[in-house]
Amino acid sequence: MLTIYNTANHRKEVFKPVHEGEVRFYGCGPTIYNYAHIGNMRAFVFYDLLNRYLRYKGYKVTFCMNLTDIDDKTIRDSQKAGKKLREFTDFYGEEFMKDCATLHIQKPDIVPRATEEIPAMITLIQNLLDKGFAYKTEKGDVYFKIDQDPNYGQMAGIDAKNLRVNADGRLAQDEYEKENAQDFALWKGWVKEDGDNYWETPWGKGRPGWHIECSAMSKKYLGQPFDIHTGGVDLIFPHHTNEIAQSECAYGTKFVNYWMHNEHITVNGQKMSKSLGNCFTVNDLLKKGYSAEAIRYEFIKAHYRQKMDFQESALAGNQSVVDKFGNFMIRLKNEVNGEGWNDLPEALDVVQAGFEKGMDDDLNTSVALSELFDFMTKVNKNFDKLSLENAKNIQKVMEKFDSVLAIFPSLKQQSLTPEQERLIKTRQAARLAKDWGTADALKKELLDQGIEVKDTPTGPVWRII
RNA sequence: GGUCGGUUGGCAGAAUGGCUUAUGCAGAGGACUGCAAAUCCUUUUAUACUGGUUCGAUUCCGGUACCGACCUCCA
Repeated sequence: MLTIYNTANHRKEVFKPVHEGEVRFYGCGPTIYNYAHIGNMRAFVFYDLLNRYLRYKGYKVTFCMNLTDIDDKTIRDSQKAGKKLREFTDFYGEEFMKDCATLHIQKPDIVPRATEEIPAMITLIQNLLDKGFAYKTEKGDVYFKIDQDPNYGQMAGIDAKNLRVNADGRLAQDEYEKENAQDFALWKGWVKEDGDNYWETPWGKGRPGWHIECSAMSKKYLGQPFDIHTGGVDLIFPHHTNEIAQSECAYGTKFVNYWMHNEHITVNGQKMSKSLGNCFTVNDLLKKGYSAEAIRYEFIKAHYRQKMDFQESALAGNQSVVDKFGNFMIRLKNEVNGEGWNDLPEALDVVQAGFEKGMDDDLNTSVALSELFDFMTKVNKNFDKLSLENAKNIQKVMEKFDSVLAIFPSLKQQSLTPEQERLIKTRQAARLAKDWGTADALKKELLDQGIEVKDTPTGPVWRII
């Protein structure tokens, strides 16, 4: 039974989907104006883990994640780059998808782009205007009137009356054409800095505000209410707070049943920032020689709601773990020749139950992983007993776990040329003759061809590395 | 100023009113081994401090210290 920590209620709840056997979930995607850094990627690995585990559980999942391709930053930086907005965001959108693929993040079922969903946003805004939850200004902006919404800020624990206006001093003075400083923009009227980035609407030309896109797209693709909405903790307020306000006021029904938020990471003990130069991208880390699996494992090994410090030094240790999984899987393929291990069925039951118990508890990957380690130790202890059928069953269950975790290194095609087979036989003959010089020379020769040979009591085994 | 979270060994990180405070990494020692690799075994004063409740608290309640998040850019 899957339980989920629901930010809306601040407690774990048993998950019950709107439609039996189906899950519809929405994750706030990136703004594609630059390369994604590892802090962004933690969120997307978290979404992916959820997506994969829901499928593991047998749900028919519809996962929708947006790409924000219109906002202040995309407009500003595309102009700086001397490019059309679309060309500019296409590039970073593709880079983002590449990073996701590298980290074994499965593509969401639906990946809408804000600029292609303007009609849905116009409908939603018009609805709010008609119902008196929004108002236009002379500049052509449309704002949401938060004092019309008695539930505003509930999830974030924010009382609208006590909002500290301009807490960080970040609001520009000229933004105060609103009736109330806390009202937020649904639509921004065209200004000349926007260039040709505008759309025509019944209330004038302009572009969408930040929050409206997620409300409009999730309604369009998932309906309302839908099951799960994910995002980083920073989005609880204002972004998700405003999404709730817009959607619930517009349609008079609940917006989302379960809100899940991942915590942020720091890097080597410090908050990520451009000035510190610690906004690593996936590519930066790959260039340093860390594997994609080691990077993904860094995100998987800790709970998604736990703040974590991303330490580069940890990646080497992660590689050991990933290799441990790899060794385990390849030995099952190459080294099994026993009579059969009678306790395997029980061990399989234990590990399966343990894995699911951990994952069912709000995606507690630490517990799930510890069950896998215990299981592997048990199997390794009895390795010489394993039959081919035993090995198949173990591989099957491990691959099932990895369909969720996606941290096992991919196995290379394991096959030898006749010449390589001959070399291994020659080497073994040399070993039996205690001709260590020849044996070691042949071992090196094979290794240069990417073949690692190990000697076991029952003879040599090899693998392509 | 308001709201919320955290503090577990060398590091990462679970869990729990008692029975082993998991698991992994790193280090040390050992087994196996021609060497290597893999694997197995053993191992290091870990629950911030403090008061309370309790037969018993790392866990529940209070206080203190420190760290952090959010309060209209943000994964």
